[in-house]
Amino acid sequence: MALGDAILACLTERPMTGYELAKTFDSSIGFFWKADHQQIYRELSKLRDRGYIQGREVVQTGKPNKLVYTLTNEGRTALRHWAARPSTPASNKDDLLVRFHALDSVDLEPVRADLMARLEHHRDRSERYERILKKRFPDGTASEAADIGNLLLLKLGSRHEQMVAEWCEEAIDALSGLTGHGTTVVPLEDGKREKG
Amino acid sequence: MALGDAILACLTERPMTGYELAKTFDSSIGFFWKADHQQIYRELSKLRDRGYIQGREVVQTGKPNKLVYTLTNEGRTALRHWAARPSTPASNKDDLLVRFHALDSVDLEPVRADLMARLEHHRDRSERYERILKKRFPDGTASEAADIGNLLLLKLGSRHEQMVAEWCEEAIDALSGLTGHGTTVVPLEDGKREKG
DNA sequence: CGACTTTTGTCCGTTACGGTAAATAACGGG
DNA sequence: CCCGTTATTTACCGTAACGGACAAAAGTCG
Repeated sequence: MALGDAILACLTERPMTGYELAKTFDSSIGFFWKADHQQIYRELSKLRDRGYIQGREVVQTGKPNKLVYTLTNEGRTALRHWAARPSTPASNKDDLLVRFHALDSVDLEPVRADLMARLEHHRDRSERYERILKKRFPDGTASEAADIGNLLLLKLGSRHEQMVAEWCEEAIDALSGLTGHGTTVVPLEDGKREKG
Repeated sequence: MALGDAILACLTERPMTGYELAKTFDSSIGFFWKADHQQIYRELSKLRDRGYIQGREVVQTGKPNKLVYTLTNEGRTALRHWAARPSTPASNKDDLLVRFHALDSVDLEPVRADLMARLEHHRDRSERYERILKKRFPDGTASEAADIGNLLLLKLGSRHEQMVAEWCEEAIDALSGLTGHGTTVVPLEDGKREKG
């Protein structure tokens, strides 16, 4: 259970509903952990079954009632125990990079298109990180533990995106150099026989 | 299927056995894609069933016979088709980073220990990348597609490890600043009740 | 009335991960 | 001679994760 722990970690900040968590996993913590709403609700059920979180129903008018989840002491303890175990380095697993490993066996256009999309994506993220950094830590320092954690996270994110964005530019350059001019025509010798 | 495609990508270089692939996934391509031998053998069966690869048994004396897998034309085509589809940006999913999101709710010692281990790990990798780079591309350039792909891969890997290693140092610094001196003692109020 | 949003779920199928184990056979150390 | 390691492939099993489709309930907006 790792997604579960990520959820627990989120709930240390404040009690949240599944819906809110799903939103959170789409932004802040979502920058380094993706999870859709089904996953989150499923995981919430499990966490509740284990007594790590507690749901409090909030009656709403105009909207369905919502379930605000709060960490229990057991949950806090579980999180601490989990956090005390050595972490696994986590592999990257990037489709795009696999393509580069077989660059001479794939068509270059899509790779290039992908790179352009990535470049934009990483630039975008980089800017978002920078914006948040400037807003939350104008002087680039923090003193409380929670803040320090987030500052470091933001710095890492920012640098990562920056670095990858630069790499994308370089890669695009290198690929264009491969063909000299805009469009490549890779001879599809066995392309005729299409695919079984 | 993504692991399958990673395997196909590996096999574009040369025919390999499952055992060799497992080794490969423990080094070169393994730098950005982890897979153990069970996964690989399972995936190889699937790929064979689909006709993407072809196994040739090599009788050995002294060792069990081995199955050398070769890409079929169908496999090549499948790889190319897969590579032509836009890639998914791939989320990082790092345990350690989750901890930083809840830094005030976890014990710092293990986090610090983790960081030290990571620092070593990333430095190690960084050096490995650099060594390979110097060896394979002494002048930092490449002309053939396959080489360019690997050059770019190595550059990305190297920079990534470098960057993360530096971040680890910074994080260790920041954490030590948190407590002023070597060892922190976080009061474990509910640690007594152990865990249900 | 119908479409859309908010909120909370369920069901189902696939992919992936990873531990344990086993068969087979040589080679090398104590 | 037993044991551990290397090389090689494979099976079984459980859990984690992913993600599409669907539903239900209550408001709002057009």
